[in-house]
Amino acid sequence: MQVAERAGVSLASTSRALHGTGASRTMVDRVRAAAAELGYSPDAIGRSLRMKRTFQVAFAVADIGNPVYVEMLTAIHEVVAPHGYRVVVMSTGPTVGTTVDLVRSLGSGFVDGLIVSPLRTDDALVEAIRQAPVPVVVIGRSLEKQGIDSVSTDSAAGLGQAVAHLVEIGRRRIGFVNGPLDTTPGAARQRGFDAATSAAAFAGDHTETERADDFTVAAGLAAARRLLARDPEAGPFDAVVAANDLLAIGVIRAAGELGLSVPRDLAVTGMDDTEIGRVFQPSLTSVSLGSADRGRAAAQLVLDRVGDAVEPARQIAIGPHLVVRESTATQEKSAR
Amino acid sequence: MQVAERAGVSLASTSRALHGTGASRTMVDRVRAAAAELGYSPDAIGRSLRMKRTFQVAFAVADIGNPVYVEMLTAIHEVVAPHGYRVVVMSTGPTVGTTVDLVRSLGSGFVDGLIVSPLRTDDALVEAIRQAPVPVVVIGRSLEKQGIDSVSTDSAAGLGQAVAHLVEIGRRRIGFVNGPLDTTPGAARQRGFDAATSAAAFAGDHTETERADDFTVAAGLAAARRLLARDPEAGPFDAVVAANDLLAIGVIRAAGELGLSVPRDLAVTGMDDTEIGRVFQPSLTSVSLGSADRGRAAAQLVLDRVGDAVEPARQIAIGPHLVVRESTATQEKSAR
DNA sequence: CGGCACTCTGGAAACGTTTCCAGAGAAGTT
DNA sequence: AACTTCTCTGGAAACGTTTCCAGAGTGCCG
Repeated sequence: MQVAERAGVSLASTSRALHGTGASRTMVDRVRAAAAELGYSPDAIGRSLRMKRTFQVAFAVADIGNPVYVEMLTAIHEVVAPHGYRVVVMSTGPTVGTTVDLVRSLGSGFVDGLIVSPLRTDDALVEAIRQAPVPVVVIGRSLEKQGIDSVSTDSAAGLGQAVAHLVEIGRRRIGFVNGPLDTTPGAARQRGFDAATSAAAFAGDHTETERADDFTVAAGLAAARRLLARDPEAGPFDAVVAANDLLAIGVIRAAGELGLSVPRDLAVTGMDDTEIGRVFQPSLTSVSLGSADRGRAAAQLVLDRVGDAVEPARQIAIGPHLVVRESTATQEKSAR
Repeated sequence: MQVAERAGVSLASTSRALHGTGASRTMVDRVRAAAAELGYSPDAIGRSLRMKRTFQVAFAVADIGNPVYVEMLTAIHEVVAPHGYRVVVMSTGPTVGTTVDLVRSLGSGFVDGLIVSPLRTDDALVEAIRQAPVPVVVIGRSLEKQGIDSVSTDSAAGLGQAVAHLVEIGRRRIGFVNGPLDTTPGAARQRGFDAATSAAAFAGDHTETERADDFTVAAGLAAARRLLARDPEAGPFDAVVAANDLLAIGVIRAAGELGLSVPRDLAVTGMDDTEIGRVFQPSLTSVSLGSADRGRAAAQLVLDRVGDAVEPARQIAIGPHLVVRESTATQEKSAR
């Protein structure tokens, strides 16, 4: 700031002039001129120290390469940037332990809030989040009882929609390729599949689940090979529900290897409604979980919190909805 | 820090003890114990103010949704995180003007360095970067003459590799779907295509270029429709080079609409070697520009600079290399 | 014309670190 | 035993801002 004393006024006045609060016209003009002349812009660190605000929020996920998280990141950035906030990208690491470390590190106050989407959650993490010195919003499962702000989606219900759709187009022998069961999404989607296929209204003949090692195309391919090789007595599978668009693509590739046509011989559904699924051939029927919407909602929640602490923890639920595309088209049309 | 005076020692000693520099064992133990008891972790802002280091680097691109940039981001994070650095994601905005603003905003010192990959560059931007108060590394074209650290790749040569490959597998009528010419990559790739197809060694019959509005699948689809509709007298195109994997996917979709089989009727190459191209059906022959490598190199460059200013500007070039996959396979094998 | 309210300005403190400096004590050397 | 060297500690300054507080000047009202 000493530089801006070129205007011949005090630091206090300089600060006021640059913020336009309680300074005279002439003062403002003078300081602005001096600042422009020197190409001065106020130091973010000094400002943060004084204001106890970093104007930064962190977004932490296990794998930033996953398109779902990229969509969230984009949405978060869009929401907070106009408020002068920056986004810091962090990695939760693979285990829940490193996630806890991350939350604890918030104590050093390098961000004003955190949006985190943990693959796995345990009591220690919940406790750490509750103790956190800055607002934390969890994207994933609802943590209402724990008193933590969260943005969730009913992916179990979403899976139900996929199953219902397949039944509706006449598929009866439905396989399920899920990811690891010890993850939050894996567990929820298994619940959804089991519920949908054991419901009284379920009109399918046969169902079976195969578990992929993670939520990638390669794992989906391997799992689908195993699943399709099983070939139940009731007859070959005529549909596969995948827990994820990437897994679904793996399934389609496995079908190709066996000479099966999608969707004629095998209808396939994904989940997350990602760009990659939209442009794939055949384009993927997928359950949208509103990734961008969830990102936006979480960002808004964090912003509200740093503004001032509204008392009760808030929950926002984004409804899943099915988007039908070529991979479950009833008559094979332009789907090559 | 006053909290850690619970140990009954001075601030100075506390700081030393926590950093393990020049403090006695007993002092260290005592302070560590007190710190652990209070769950204290040093304030990042105070520390930054004093040390004139934020331990943050920014990564700025036009569109963080682009898989290439995601790969770079991941690589950058991997390199800098072990050094205690955080990554701030920023948007350059669509125009070169907003990019200049971004670079200027570095004056407020919220970050120790910037990695930027601008779609377009002009003199004002070069000048702003040269004046920047913190190290800036440009990913894109080489800025050696301008005295700016940069990580580049010879995408023109990469395009040449794609053309050479197509000629080698016997394709003679080659179309080119490029993105906007006023972007750095668009211009370079056009140069590459023109050079490759006008070279004495070029054995093709006919070439033609169609320009997409941007580097997306939708734009590639539209451009490919136009291109393939042109159908030169020499005979229909038997290969298309796309400036980008996303454009290439658009081309394949357009081919599908016309009932053309890829690669039998039409061989297609992309560029960037993205995940989406790898898992697509048919998997995409693509020129890798080493996105992750470029990210890593840029991160290392920035880290070196903040360490201490090595004098001359440095240039790192990552060689392009072709990865052949199904979309140009000579005999249609397992390609579905 | 005196007092009061109001607007504007400058001084100073505070935010939480790190590091320079000096001093105290211990240990080693002649 | 005296001096030097070394290790360790505490005081204090500095980083750059914002904001509280008090004071100065001006205008308005009685």
